[in-house]
Amino acid sequence: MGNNNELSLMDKVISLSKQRGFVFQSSEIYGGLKSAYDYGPLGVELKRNLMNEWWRSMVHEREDVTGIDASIIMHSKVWQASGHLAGFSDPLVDCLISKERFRADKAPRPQPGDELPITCTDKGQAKDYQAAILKRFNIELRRKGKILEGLKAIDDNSFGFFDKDSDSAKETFSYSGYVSPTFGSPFLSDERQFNLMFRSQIGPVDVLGEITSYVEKNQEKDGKEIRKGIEDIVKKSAVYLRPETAQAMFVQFLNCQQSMSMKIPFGIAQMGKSFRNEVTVEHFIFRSCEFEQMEMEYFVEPGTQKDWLEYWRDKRMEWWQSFANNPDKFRYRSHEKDELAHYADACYDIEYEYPWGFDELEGVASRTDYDLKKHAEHSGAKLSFFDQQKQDPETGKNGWRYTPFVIEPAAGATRGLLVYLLDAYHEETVPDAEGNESSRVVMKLHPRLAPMKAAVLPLVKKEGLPEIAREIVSDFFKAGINTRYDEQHSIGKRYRRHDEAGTPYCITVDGQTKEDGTVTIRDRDTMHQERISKDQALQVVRNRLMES
RNA sequence: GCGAAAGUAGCUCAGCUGGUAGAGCAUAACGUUGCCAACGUUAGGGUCGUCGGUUCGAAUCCGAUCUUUCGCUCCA
Repeated sequence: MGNNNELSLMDKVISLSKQRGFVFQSSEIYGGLKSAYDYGPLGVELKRNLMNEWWRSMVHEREDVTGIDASIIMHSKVWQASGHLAGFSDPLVDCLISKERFRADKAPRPQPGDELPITCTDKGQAKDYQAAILKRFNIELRRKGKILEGLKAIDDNSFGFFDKDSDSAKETFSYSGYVSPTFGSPFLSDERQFNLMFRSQIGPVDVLGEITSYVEKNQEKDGKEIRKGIEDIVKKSAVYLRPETAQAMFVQFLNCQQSMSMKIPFGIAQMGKSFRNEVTVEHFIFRSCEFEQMEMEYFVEPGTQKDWLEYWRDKRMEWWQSFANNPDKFRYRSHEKDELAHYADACYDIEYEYPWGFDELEGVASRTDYDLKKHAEHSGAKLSFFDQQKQDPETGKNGWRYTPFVIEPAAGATRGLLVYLLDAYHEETVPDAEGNESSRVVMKLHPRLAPMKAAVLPLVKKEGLPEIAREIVSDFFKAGINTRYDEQHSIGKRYRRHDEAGTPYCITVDGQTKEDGTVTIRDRDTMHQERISKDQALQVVRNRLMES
């Protein structure tokens, strides 16, 4: 049962994470907090190294990408424009076919006997929806241009699928008496109160006081009215923690573009925490309410988005694989038409084969011009780009003003950390002091990701060896290389401990060091030792880190 | 959100049908050894997830609650 082994890999990684100090549960001494994790002494280093590598490859090594670090709390209008904040008191409904989300109380209500045509934006979309409905509900609607026909409302609670000119329904479905406003689709999810974002309040005034006096004064009103009144009070000071880092790049599009004189195509990158009240949290740090993202919005000329999507998909895939022991465990998967978000025209997920199967690690989405247009509309700002070199395709005149399309590689930093912990975990059989078989656990983290780059170990803690070792450590400290001095326990034990921590190089000071100034450097993965001059130790480690 | 299982030392776990907790590893000190999980001696560490109930007496039985894992559901 491969599955059993896979599950225990997860257990082993979780256990090692705690024992060695990669990941702890949040607030553990108080019983733990649901889905919140703390990154321990090694975890914080690993996470930072991973994120710094991302930043290096996305921002520092590119002329066409610039970075920002926006505040986690943003104006609530940002979330209105983006569609995240559709209204936290209004029941929302999703169209199962078009993914459109709307307010149930604003939806059109057909009369019994009315035809229920599904009106698409074009013929291609009609074909896609026709196929999606067939797949999901097993009925084939008749397509007439961009309209899908065959559905009729029976009463307020049900509708049916009718053959042409037939009065008896072939299939009946229950529904809530309304259809989606844009497409007219009756295939809808249940009504839900949506509050995926973490709401908080800005300003020191206690809103509860205002609410209390409002309720006292309005006791005769019914529940719905009171809720509305409370909402109005809350809304005045409500702010939301960002559910994704992306929106800041759209909101600061102009500032970034102008201050850095960026020309299309260019990107804005950001790393940081995001917060979502997830319905389900699962798989250790894979899905949690507080998580860390590494996102970049790459703005391109309309029409070129497909090429750029593929470019970034490949670029990002290459990056993930470059740090992995098992590059084969990564793959990408194109989103089906019916799983695309409403704003996207294409999307690839970069997936990793976790112990529970392939699952998302990064999404590379073609977000069209949806976000910039929405923010332009809501804010009144002119979120467009003027290219003097290009001709306007409509007028043929020189100079073209357009709203850029966006390609978004959005990676989960905390997911990446999990991926590399899983990828690094190895159990090996190696000979012990007597030449017998013994096992070792080694975290084969990429040297540039490893929390500690080197450990300096005196063979014994006397005869002047600790002093020499400490001199070497201090050279490493000055060079900014995270290094640890370690004299506890036998040398073999120290090697094994650093294997588990993923430290790539162990430098050992022994008796010979005093005679000829040489030390040994041990490679974590091969366990091979080489004798080098102690004065060169720093340079050797540096070179190996650069080459890795 | 629903269903199932679990929670005992830092970790992995034992503790049968109720009689106030143990092992291995880990940690600390000393001695000996000195290149791949050494040995000896000693020490520290647990109000058995939390709260409540039954009982002379609860890790053990009952209830609630929190957390974790798995499966379904959900996931802009």
